[in-house]
Amino acid sequence: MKVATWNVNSVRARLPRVVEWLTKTYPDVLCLQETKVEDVSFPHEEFHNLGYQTTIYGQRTYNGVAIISRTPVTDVVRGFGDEDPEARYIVGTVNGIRVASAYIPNGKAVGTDKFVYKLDWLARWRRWLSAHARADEPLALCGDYNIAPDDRDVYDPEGWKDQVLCHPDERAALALIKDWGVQDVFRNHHTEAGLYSWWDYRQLGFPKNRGLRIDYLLCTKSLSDRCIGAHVDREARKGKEPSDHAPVVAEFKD
DNA sequence: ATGGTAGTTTGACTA
Repeated sequence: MKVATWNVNSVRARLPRVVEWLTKTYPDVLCLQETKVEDVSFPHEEFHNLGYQTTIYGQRTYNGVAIISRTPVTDVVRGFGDEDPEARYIVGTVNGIRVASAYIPNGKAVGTDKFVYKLDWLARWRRWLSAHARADEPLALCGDYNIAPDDRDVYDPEGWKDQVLCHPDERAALALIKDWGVQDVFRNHHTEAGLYSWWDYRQLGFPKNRGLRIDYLLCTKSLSDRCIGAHVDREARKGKEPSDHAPVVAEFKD
């Protein structure tokens, strides 16, 4: 079973590239972030034509998440059941695995209200996991975390030190999520520095490989033990009109 | 020094 996560930065703007990538890669599940479209305008048909089902939680202009899957998704939950209006979290069961597509807030800059919202969002997620998920079942938390877990995941650790995406408070909040019972399956297969999933559009970020690894899959032990490989598909970041993120793919034994 | 590129939307905000 192949599970992928990709922040596409608008599913409508990226549709030709997403269709091409699905045709080439043929994952069982693709979690999308930043779809940036209301549910009534989601391009369902283009996915259905490829044999995929669409399970979505969208909003206009900002945010929006989706689970694209070859088989039906059941027991779908959208958001944390609180008053937060931002569409950043959807979870459902696919092929016996609980799969979440999460778009963690960016946080803008340390010390801003958006950074406070980011830390609060992570705390609410941690509480949601305690109340509504089980660490002893197969679960994959897929998404754009907007957190580089450690300095191996950063092209210029000194320059990024204590900045948003790398701040110790964010990394501590991520560690609390992991402590609940999930692990970064990419790191189980690759320990070296310099492997990134996002590159800024500006100032030749991708050609210069000035990137961060902020997209990943955190999996419970029973699922991590089935993971036989994980990689970032850098090819999908190349060429004309790419997303600023590359897809991350993990493969699991049945 | 708060730049730069992209998407949505058509001015300003988010990333």
